[in-house]
Amino acid sequence: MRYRREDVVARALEVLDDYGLADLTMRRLGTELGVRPSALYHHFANKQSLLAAVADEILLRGRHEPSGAWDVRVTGICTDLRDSLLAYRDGAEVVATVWAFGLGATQPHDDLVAALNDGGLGDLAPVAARTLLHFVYGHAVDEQTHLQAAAAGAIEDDVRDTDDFVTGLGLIAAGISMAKAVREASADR
Amino acid sequence: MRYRREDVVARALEVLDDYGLADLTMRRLGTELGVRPSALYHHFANKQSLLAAVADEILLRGRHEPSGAWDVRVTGICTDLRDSLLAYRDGAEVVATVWAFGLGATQPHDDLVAALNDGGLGDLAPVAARTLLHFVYGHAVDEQTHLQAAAAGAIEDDVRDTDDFVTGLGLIAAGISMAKAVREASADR
DNA sequence: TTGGTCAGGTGAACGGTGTTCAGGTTAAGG
DNA sequence: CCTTAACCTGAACACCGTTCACCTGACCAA
Repeated sequence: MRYRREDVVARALEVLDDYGLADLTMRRLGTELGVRPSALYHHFANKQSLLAAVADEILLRGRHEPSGAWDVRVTGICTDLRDSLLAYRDGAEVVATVWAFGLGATQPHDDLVAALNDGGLGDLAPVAARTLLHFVYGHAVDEQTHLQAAAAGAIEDDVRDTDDFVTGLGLIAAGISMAKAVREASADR
Repeated sequence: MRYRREDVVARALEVLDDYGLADLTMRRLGTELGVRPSALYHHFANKQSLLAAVADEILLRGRHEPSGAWDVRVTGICTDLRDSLLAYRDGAEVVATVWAFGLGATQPHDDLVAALNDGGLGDLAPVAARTLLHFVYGHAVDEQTHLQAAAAGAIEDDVRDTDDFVTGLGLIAAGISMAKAVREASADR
């Protein structure tokens, strides 16, 4: 059995979801494919590249084309992103890391900047986009960490996190619309 | 030469600042102290505990007692926290990880919740505190990552990041004060 | 049909990692 | 002085990512 790049990514995603990021090792993935670890280096230069491809695949599978007014689009992108991250075990950690290292996972950022530009945020758009991303990634990583800690031990309320996400996102959204108002008031002058 | 727990933490902080988190290994730290790696396990149960102590030390060294009105206190805690994280190489990554895993670094969170409670945020205080922390940690990690990438290669503008931090923080602060206003309006009814 | 090409895979090694554990050593206190 | 407890050694264990010379089999042009 010979594999292509996309086959390896798909299998890596299964290993990630079944055993977690800590167990997504080149040896483990190789074993899962019935192949020596060194064979994986014919498809990816290193493990980071593999993870970058995994992150992009996670985002691709959960992607919804943004639509609607700019502000509902902004919150829509964020909630869809959160859903994508939570769809796979340790998905948030993987995507956040890849994005932080600048190796991929640029789609959410680009979508947010586009929506914010349509909203007339101007040069505030990049800052606002990154602020939103920091929140979504941070919250999702937290949620997934505690969710995994709860899997072995105490039972946590799972609904609380969704409420927290919505209100936290609302907080930032309110700040953005206020900044937009200030910006337009000074432009009228 | 025999060491105490705090000696090991202090030396670990030096190793971190001089060589980065990736090179802060039990063997490296042991060598630096003139001691076998196994000796470190008489002071810490595992590496995570060591890192937790390092994170707390970073926060302790940069700590300013919060004072003033609740809103200036909130932004003050955040900017002081950022300064603490940036004071040591990879400091943001270390503290953020320790906090995410719930192993320590709780001081900033506690201070923020206290300040927000004084501001009358009520049950919104915890959500707002975590939202602020996600931003500060995310931004600081980003900044430190790019700063280290710039150290080997292209020259980046360093002032940009501080401006970004201030405006991003202002965005969230605006959202919080708006939420407070809404909250008080509905309480008057 | 033949022969060459090359993506994909092998097997073994290299230098690292965190961690454990039985036993030795040293400083401090009654 | 002697005991006790804290500290440390030395060696091992089971992993990790990565490299490299070599093999193999499918495909395609002549």
